[in-house]
Amino acid sequence: MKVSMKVEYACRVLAQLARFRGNKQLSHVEELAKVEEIPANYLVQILNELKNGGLIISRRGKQGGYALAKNPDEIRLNEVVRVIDGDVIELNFSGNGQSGPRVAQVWEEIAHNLEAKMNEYTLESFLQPESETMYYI
Amino acid sequence: MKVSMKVEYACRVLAQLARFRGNKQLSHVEELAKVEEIPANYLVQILNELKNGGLIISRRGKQGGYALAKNPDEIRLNEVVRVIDGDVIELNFSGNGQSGPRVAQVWEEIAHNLEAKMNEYTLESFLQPESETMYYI
DNA sequence: ATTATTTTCTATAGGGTTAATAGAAAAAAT
DNA sequence: ATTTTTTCTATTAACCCTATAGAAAATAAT
Repeated sequence: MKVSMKVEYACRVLAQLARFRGNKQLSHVEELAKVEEIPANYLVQILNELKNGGLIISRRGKQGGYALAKNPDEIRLNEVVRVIDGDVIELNFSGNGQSGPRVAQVWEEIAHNLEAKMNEYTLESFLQPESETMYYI
Repeated sequence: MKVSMKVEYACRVLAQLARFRGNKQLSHVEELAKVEEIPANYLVQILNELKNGGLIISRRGKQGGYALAKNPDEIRLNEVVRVIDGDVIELNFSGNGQSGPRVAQVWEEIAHNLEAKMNEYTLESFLQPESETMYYI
């Protein structure tokens, strides 16, 4: 049960874009890759997914680049994971066997709890220096 | 971020052993495999890991088989996952890049929360018909 | 228009993990 | 001794993750 590199990279680059929020200049892949120490070629793919997921916007050509699509406090962690990984927690549980159904049910509850927890964090959580607790609406 | 088949199988077979708790007869791989619809050859490996992890006991030869090492309410879900998967939630986060450290910190909090949640469930949770909430000490 | 810049799209490859299969060896009871 | 059952270990096939690469498309500036 592990969190992928891709998710980490996505969080880091989004944190970086959050810092540049409000800036007129768009951020470029190369700079982002350098400051966050992410392979540029790989980052390109991630940025694309983030864009298709509606979390960031982009512009091509000269003066092109990337920026957040919303304010940092409007992008929640579960959205990020869903856009990158498809599902926050993926249970392939068949529900087979005598204990299958109930076991699956328990795990659904756990997954639900995790999703709720990740919903409490936003990109702003990545900018705060220490562990200032987040509360959602 | 997905939960492996192996963990599902482990939960199912442990649930089954929980049903047989108190029985003098030990449970055999073949029976367990059949009633829980798990490939027997694979289940053998899982039972071995559960045994090495101290969750179940075993005896060889005729009259041999498997049984829980403790009462169902003494085996918590996070133990199960730890025995099978090594770590409840595995963050390979490097902490690299400008945002690396803080991003890692946030994810540690999430992982911690998940672990706490899984600590609330025991094998008994798999036997209860509906969602009776569990509380630990 | 032409050129430089930057995103976009798609293919591919290596490595590692997962799920499963198989079979021989060891232990215990009858 | 024989049967039963766990134990140990090796191997394989398929899949996914991470990363690399390069051509195509769009945009701005000259």
